Amino acid sequence: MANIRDVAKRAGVSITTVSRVINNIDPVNPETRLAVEQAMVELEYVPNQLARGMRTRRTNTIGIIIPEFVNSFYHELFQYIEEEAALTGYSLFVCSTREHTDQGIDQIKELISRRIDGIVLCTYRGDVRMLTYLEQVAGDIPVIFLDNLGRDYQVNTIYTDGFTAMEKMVFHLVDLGHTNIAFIKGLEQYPVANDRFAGFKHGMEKNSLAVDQSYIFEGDYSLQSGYMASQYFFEQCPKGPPDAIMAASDLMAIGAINYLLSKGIKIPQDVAVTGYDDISLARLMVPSLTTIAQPIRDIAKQSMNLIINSKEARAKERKHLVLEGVLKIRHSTDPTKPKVVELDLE
Amino acid sequence: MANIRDVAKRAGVSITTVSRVINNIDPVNPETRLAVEQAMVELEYVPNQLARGMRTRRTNTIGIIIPEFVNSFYHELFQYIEEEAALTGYSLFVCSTREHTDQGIDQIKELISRRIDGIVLCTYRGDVRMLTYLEQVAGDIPVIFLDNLGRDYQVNTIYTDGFTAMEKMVFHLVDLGHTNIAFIKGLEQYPVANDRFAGFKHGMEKNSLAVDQSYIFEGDYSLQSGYMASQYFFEQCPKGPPDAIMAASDLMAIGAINYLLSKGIKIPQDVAVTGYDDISLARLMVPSLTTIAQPIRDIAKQSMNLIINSKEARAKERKHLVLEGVLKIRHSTDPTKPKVVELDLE
DNA sequence: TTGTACGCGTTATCAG
DNA sequence: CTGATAACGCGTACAA
Repeated sequence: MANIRDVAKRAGVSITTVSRVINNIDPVNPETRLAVEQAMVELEYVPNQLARGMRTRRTNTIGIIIPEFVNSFYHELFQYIEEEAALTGYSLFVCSTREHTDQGIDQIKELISRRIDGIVLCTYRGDVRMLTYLEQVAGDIPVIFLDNLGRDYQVNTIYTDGFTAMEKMVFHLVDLGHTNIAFIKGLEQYPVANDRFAGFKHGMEKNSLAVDQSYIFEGDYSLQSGYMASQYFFEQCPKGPPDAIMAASDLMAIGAINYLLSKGIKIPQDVAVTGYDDISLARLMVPSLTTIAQPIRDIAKQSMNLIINSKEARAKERKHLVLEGVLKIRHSTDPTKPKVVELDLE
Repeated sequence: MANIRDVAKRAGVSITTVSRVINNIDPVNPETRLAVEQAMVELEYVPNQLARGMRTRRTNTIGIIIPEFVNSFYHELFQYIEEEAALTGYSLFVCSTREHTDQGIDQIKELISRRIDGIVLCTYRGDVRMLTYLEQVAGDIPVIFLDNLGRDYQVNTIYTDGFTAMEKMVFHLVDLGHTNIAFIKGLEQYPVANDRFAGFKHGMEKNSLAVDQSYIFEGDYSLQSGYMASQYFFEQCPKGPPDAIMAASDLMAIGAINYLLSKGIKIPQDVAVTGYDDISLARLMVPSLTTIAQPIRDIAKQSMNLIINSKEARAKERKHLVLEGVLKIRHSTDPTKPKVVELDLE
């Protein structure tokens, strides 16, 4: 594979000149430039980013840590980040998080060893040791958490305000006349789950509605747990079936809907169902799912901004961005909305 | 950030010794080793992979090109590859494919500039210019296509035999007594789509069943097109409704099911439905979906093998692996199977 | 068992 | 406008 020296030789110039052409930073004689460019084409020259990274201490690479979840929200988030990164000239280096906590730390070391320019953590399931390690790393490299992970880590954070969003959702359901609202929450150990649950409770209070324990089901963000939740609500719940079910994630809402459809229970006539995340399936399924859209485009954009700025401004202070979720009203709560969302809609 | 020299100084040895400890290649005095290791911990030393890659011409990195599809099959494939790569000490460098064909080529150049050790292309939608470029690149770096992309490119290929799988599926349906079998195929421009369709036709022939044009619908692998297909079969098809629908992808099958459920049509009593891919949703939805499982674990494993072997053996010959799909019989064709697949099943 | 010295491919600095 | 040269951090002959 040709290197800069080969190009220089072929173009009859010094490597410095070639470098200048590549980075077009200093003025170069047009003719010289042309000769260099031609040489590069002829030799199929591709600059070596390793060498470049050594010199410049920048690799134009973001390390991203994603969970191996079935929940496609994380895949979609990942895609947006990749896209946004590409727009600003960055590429992604990926680590999936694995079972063992030691591995989490190894993953981060792996990223550091590649001298990535920033780390983005996409998960609500942070192991404390790993998070603490990331906090320490944040002294050298910009680190961003894309979820509420509990206590105030000294890193940048960006996430959607689940509390307010869920409150909004309660109001939406109450507007439609629902009063017996059940909630499928996530595991209590996860702050994101609690935010959403707290928002639900607060929304209920504001509407003078009681929160009945028998209308609360703890799921684990999986489709199955959503199924089991609505099965519980409809078959075992002492209060009898609710007239609306709010789930803390789309996946659980879809699981709940699967149960309802299998029993011939009508949505939203018999029971309204809502989700959270607005994964693409929410828009594509039948009935279309009312949910809270996380502003993933924004999350992705702001992540990149944060990384670029922390690099350039050497800004030591951490930013904490809380973005607003958007209520998407669809057929699963509002029968006047199309049962199937059209292709080019939105 | 500490470098190898700092570690050497602190441990009172030469950098060579430190290097030896890191790579534990040559014998090192146990005491010396201990001192070095301690120094590494104290300085929080993390080896610089850029420098290492320059010297060794290996980066332990695989470049992966994935499409920005909604189809979660590709996400799952991606996860398995990541996992398999991690097991063999590799990490993933990601590029999403974008609209413009020039960008496809730029993506590959980007990967080359990072001096990745291999390229894995995960898409059925290869633009010819990009594929041709990859073919050329394959002279220097192992390249693997994970789909049937048409003509015989001089690269490694691994994919599932859609022809035989679909044939198998026809036999399964015929065994259950179905004779009016409709097929939702993919766009004709894609070889993968044609393999599956051809397998369907061949299976029908073998069973002396006519392939009626009005029972063929061309979709685009999207959920929506599956929905439209079954709508067509049940509302407009001149032959009247089929008693089984085979889709060339799970996503289309799920779309078809969405329509059927919304109309109260019973699956599989009124109509059986089958998919292809075995995305996780196929197992999690209600009714559970009969489908062809692509052996993604194998695909991922073999991909890594191929890359490692081409590297080491300098093997110039290309391998073409065709793996077998596995028929997963579930409730959408066989009512004796559980409607909901249990958590720990499989 | 350990150390010295060179080179991997690039950019930054300085001198022309 | 151009060129020579010193880093960047590491691995590895070769020498000791």
